[in-house]
Amino acid sequence: MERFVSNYTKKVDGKGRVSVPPQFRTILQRSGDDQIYAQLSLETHSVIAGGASLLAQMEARLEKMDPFSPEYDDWATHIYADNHALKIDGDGRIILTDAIVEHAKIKGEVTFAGRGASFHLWQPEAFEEYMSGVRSRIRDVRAGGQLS
Amino acid sequence: MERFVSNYTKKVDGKGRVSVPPQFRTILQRSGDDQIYAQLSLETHSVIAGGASLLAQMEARLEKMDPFSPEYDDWATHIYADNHALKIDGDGRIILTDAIVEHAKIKGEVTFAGRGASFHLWQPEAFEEYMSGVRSRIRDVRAGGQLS
DNA sequence: TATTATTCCATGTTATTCCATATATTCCCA
DNA sequence: TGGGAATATATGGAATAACATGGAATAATA
Repeated sequence: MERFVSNYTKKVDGKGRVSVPPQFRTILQRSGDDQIYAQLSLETHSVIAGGASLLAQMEARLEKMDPFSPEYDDWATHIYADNHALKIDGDGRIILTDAIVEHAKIKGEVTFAGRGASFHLWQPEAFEEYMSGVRSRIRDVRAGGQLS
Repeated sequence: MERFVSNYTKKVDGKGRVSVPPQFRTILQRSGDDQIYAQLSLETHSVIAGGASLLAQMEARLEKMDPFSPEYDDWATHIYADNHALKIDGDGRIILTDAIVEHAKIKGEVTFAGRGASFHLWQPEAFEEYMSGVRSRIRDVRAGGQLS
């Protein structure tokens, strides 16, 4: 399975349109996706996005829960109601919904950040801040060790 | 498995193009790689590079972690978002991304340094400095011992 | 019919591929 | 073992293709 790698920053026009990085677009096309499922993150001001397989993955998690528990209800609601399906148009663009723009505080530019089976959408500066946090936390844990 | 050995310094042209040392290119070709995965190092101003097996190796490490832990999130983010896939063109060249050039402070030349299953990219002088540090640290530890 | 959304198109820009030449390396044979 | 030819590599530039981006036209909706 192809993975979403690297990060790309794109402009958002007045209508909320953004062109999906061609590297990501190609992966989506090859897996037969003509739309992106975008879910508001509960941890950060970012959006978790991917093709149909991402939604399937979240549904698989739902399956493991007791369908009569309140946790199931919450999770199911979050999975579906906090999820925005963004159609990829003929020019390879998507239109960000108001909910996404607000949640991620997007204004003029968005960063698409690879995350393997999915990718995340960030306001560029927020992404940079998040990345420096990630990097320093990893450095702290592996103090001294070399990666390869 | 073939290993990346020795170090080679190559010119970077105005478009950020560098030709991959043929010794390394051959190894990549033989393992079926038509692109290089290049990850920003957290320890130094260098870039860790290799073929698909390098990424697989990092993913294997990810697999062993608890997928719902914050450590997993950090590691996965670093592995994928800090990773740049560089396609090898018909002339055996790659194009360095801005992120790589900035991180490694590359300017006109890059050094490809073998590291066994992977290789590292350095700004030539930074590589030399790093190497003398490496050599003297080893000398200090093994004071007196001969290599072979 | 007014408003909003979607599709279509035009164009400048960027990226990629292709090509040409100079240089280096290898191989072969005298 | 020393040419010398054939092959491979490095490197810059040109040609081509892909992409980004804004706006207009069309369709859908209220």
